[in-house]
Amino acid sequence: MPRAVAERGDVVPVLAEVFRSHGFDGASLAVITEHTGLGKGSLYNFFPRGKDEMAEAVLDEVDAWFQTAVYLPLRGSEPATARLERMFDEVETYFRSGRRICLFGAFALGLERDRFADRVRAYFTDWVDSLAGALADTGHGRQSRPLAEEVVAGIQGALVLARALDDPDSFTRILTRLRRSVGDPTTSRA
Amino acid sequence: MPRAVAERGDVVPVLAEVFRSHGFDGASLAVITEHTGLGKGSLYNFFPRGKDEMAEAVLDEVDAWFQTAVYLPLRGSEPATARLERMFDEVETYFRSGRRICLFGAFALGLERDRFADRVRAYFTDWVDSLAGALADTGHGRQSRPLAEEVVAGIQGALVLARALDDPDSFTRILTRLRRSVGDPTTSRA
DNA sequence: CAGCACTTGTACCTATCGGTACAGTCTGTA
DNA sequence: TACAGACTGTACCGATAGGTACAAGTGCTG
Repeated sequence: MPRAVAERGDVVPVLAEVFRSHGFDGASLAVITEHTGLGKGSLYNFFPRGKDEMAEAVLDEVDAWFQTAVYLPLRGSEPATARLERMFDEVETYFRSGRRICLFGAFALGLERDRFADRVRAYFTDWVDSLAGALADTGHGRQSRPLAEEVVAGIQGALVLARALDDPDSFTRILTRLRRSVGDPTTSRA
Repeated sequence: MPRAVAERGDVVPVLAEVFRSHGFDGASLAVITEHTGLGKGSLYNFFPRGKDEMAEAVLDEVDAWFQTAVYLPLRGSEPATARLERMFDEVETYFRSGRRICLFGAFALGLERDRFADRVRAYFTDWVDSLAGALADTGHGRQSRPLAEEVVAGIQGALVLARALDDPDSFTRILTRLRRSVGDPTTSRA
């Protein structure tokens, strides 16, 4: 049997796109085989526990990306306003200006939530926590945490709306407004 | 065969809860039969086109509810601020303070979007449109439409977050902030 | 009470699901 | 070059999916 070029690490991003476009249930092994070019043999060699393990690997990779590209910088030592700007920039790029879905968000709404509840919760708590810290540094005081919740929810909702309306621009518009809402603490009502 | 008590109209709300708790794919006919008490014979008698028709009936009913309880009042003749308050009240009640999912939002993120794209888009455009109108009446001017988008997205995102964190209170907190953000046009930056 | 349209449970269909078994094949190491 | 272990395609498994067919039953109308 000819050996496939891919390693396990190379497969995970492909799996991510498959889960994004087909959902967890919709991503049958046939579909996964087709998109990855790997047969069941290879897939179960890389992911012995099957689809669950594939999804876990995908979520772990996405989470790791957000940790390094978003959460860690949010807690960094740069000026707080720059950290916030950076978060919005990274988020806008990652979600392809609204053309790409957040797997954690999708899993939260679907019944996959039960299966991956810990990972889903961790992803969002980390986001809210790190963002709240940066907001506190810009002087939002007691409003930092609720404002962080509002912003994270706003981003997730913007993804829902952009996809529902099939209008990626609405994602960008909403993100622009969210940027401004964290910019000036004096407009953050108590 | 004993005749079941239910009529088609009585089944739709049950179907809605089944789709909410199991998703569209996850709601197998076995599950539907179990929750509705109706066998395949009855189900296909009421919904000849099967699951697709069931989902359409559910979406239509939810949409109709929002039309009468939310969108129509938003366009009404009451004072604009009262109309906005009413929207938030109805939304908070309908979504059980974050314990209940928005089927349209869930369908938008899942691949059910493709199948029900028209209904999903209509639901959100109606919401944004009617809300933008009310916001214009409270003096938000050119910011009415983008603000309406932000609010609708905020509500949807709040549902995602509440479910992800398994914390319905976060939904209520975010809604409270959104209420305030539409209250005072002077804080709506241009 | 006869007839009829509407309901309903059951049996059955094919397709596909996730997963397993395993015999082959390749490649790094000695 | 020989062996070990990682890799891969294929055949196969039981379970279940959505959907169809239909006979049996029900209650309204005349």
